[in-house]
Amino acid sequence: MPELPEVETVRDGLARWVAGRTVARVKVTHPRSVRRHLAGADDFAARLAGLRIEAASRRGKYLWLPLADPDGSRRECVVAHLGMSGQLLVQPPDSSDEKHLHVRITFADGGRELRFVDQRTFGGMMLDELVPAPDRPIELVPRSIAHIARDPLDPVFDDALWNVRLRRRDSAVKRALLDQSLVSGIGNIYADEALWRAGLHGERRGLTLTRSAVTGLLAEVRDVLTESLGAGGTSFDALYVNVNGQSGYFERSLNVYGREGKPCRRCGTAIRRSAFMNRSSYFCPSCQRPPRVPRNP
DNA sequence: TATTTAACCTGGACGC
DNA sequence: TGCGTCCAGGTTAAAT
Repeated sequence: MPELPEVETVRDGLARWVAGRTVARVKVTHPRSVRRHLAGADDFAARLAGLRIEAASRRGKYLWLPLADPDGSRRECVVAHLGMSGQLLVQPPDSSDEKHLHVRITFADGGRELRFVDQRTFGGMMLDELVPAPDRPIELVPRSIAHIARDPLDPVFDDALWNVRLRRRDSAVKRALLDQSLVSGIGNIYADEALWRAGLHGERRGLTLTRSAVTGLLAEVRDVLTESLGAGGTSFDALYVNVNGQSGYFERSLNVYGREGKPCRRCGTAIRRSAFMNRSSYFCPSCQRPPRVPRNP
């Protein structure tokens, strides 16, 4: 599933293959993929045609492509989110269509086209206005994602603020890791991996954690995200690939996620799986002691 | 206000 | 073979 390392891998590919090129034509074949563009698919296609893509940017799991400003009035961008199964592929124009191809963007140079492919259609694209970031006005972010927190690999990420906000929460620490308005880019896989590395059970409440535990958890989050990024991300199936259709290979480095019943790589205890927030949580019952008085998370 | 839950969506795996 | 059920999970509106 695309979390920060996977999305950053895609962003890097977009920067290489798409930045600097001018859009010729946009064809939306599945309107749900542009549902967040409230003016509709035709408006999305018409407004994007003829504009030059300047760069490829990312915050957390969101991508955006800043567009050259045609008249100087305002700055716009294409915002994209991969959801659970979205792919942004850079393909030769004559290659066959993917089964779940929903948006096709062709370029004025006649070269490789950009395709948005999405089996489960949780992802999507939209046009949006760039506005000054609330915490750093010199930086521009899409208006629709200005509420998304910075991610742990962002040089401007505020470690002290993270520590205070997490330790104020009367809520499970895993829930906090998945809250994109607190820290972005982390999904179910890397939340479980970072908690295992930190020796913390995901149902521990923020209020009960020490300052050093929270600082240590952030360090583990950074480590696992950085290592996965170096491996091109995690691909369980064909649903996550980079812009050239290649899988990442971090799956083999996962310590708990998807390893139910297998021995913990630290102590040998069988990894357990439990339901949490309508999804699965994997943990080592020895290394990650559950809270003594479990409350409804 | 802070926190939690449900809904959205598709296709693969599995049991009968 | 075919059918029904479960599962995967990021985001957000609605509920508590």
